[in-house]
Amino acid sequence: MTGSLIENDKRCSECLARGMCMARALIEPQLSEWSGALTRITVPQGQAVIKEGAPLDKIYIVQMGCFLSHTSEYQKNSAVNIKNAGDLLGVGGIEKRRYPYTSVAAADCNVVCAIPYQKFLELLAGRPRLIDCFASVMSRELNKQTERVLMMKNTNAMQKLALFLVSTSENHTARSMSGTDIKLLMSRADIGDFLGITIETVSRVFSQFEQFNILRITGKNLTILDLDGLRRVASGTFPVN
Amino acid sequence: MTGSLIENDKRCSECLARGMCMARALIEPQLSEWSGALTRITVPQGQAVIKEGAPLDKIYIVQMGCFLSHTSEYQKNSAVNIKNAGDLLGVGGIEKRRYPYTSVAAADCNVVCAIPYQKFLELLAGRPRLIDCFASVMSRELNKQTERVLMMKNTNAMQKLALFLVSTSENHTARSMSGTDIKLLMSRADIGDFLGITIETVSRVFSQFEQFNILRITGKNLTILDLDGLRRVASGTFPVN
DNA sequence: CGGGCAATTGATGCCTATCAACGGGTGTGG
DNA sequence: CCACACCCGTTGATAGGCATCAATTGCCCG
Repeated sequence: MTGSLIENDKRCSECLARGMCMARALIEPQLSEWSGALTRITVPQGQAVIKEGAPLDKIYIVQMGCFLSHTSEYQKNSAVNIKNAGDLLGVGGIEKRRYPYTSVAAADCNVVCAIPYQKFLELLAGRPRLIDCFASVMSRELNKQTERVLMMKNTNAMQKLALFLVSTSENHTARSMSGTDIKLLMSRADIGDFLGITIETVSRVFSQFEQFNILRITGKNLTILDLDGLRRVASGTFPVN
Repeated sequence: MTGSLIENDKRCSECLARGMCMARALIEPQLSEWSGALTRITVPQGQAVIKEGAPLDKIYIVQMGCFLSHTSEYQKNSAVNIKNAGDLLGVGGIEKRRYPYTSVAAADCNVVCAIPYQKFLELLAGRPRLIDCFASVMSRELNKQTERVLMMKNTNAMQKLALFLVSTSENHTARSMSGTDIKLLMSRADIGDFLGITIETVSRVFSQFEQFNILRITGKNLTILDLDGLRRVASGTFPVN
């Protein structure tokens, strides 16, 4: 982590992401102890928090914003994940003690809580509820990836994009933002990469959504006109049923 | 877990899967304590260990054999995972306290070590090295799924099958079995399901591999004649380069 | 021996990648 | 202030890979 990142010192007890963070397991005085072990870091848009191949050093918890993970495997620059508040960054590196991908800040304002992995283990020890919460967050990550595997196998391009938009909308809603007026943080290339389709296809499907009056699009700003229709597309039951 | 499953009482200290199991972190006397908390269960081929939708009760560690996980999501019966010795079964259920998929024993002889999740947490709590190992195994699962997402996006049918066969071969080798004479535990349908292609395509590609003298196939028994060629196919550099 | 499922092989069509051209916005330099 | 370049996004034409449908063969088990 370079010096250009900005530290701040908000405490866990007043954190907006508490409900989604693994530290929700803790109450005082343990919460303060935990809070004191963290370094809160504001990451400018476009900057990497962890880098593919670097030795595992710290684990990061996303407090605010959005991070996109990429790997150089398979020759291409492949998007592997999207991380939002409460998600863990860097845990993929525990297996081989090296981060397997690069994670870059994508939103206007991005904050992570950093903790050295060794310290992390120490704090977990003796706190079964925290271990449970950690396991739960890891389980969530695992299920998220499994979900993506299933999506890749079983959906066509239109369903993929519908699923992506529904998921984005729900993410926004869960964080008290508008679920219908959305500013995309990702380029068409990022989206296509994430979903395993080309930018041309992304563009074409977006156009079709506009024709169906499901979406209104102006560059990266989009308005969902028919969330329910989008859900039907996602489930493969559009337009009938 | 039904009564038709057979229990045995081998101890961890003499387990063949030690090197791949999270309990490798432990030494005596903690190992015995851990070992005592486990129930070892022999699962007959075809029988389920965990069932989709059932409440999270126990976590299982695969000691021997092979397990295939399926989910009913996306209308189809979708293969989501293959578990071998050292892998954890049921951890996907920690997030929502319900197993998200069904895991069925696939090999001739399958053994799992069962531990109630609450007991599991208690045992972890006092042992930072065990927590580390647990995190490491979870990280491995996560990376395995991420790897699959990348594969789904970036490879064609032939590469998928080559990757599958190379991976199967390496799994066998790592467990002191022949890496070239392999008896498949999965049907063409299972394989196709796992890789996201149809059984017809699986069959066709297998035939091509035979024509290339890369494979010899007799039903579920196959012999890898050219593992290196298979690797080249997997990496997309066949036949040239 | 026959029923039924698994696997193979063939014919066809669709989805989406690929290649290509174009429009619009932004930034830079003259 | 305008011209130009460049990148991003859109739209069109084409081709190829794989799914789908269909028919046949092989195999296991009663």
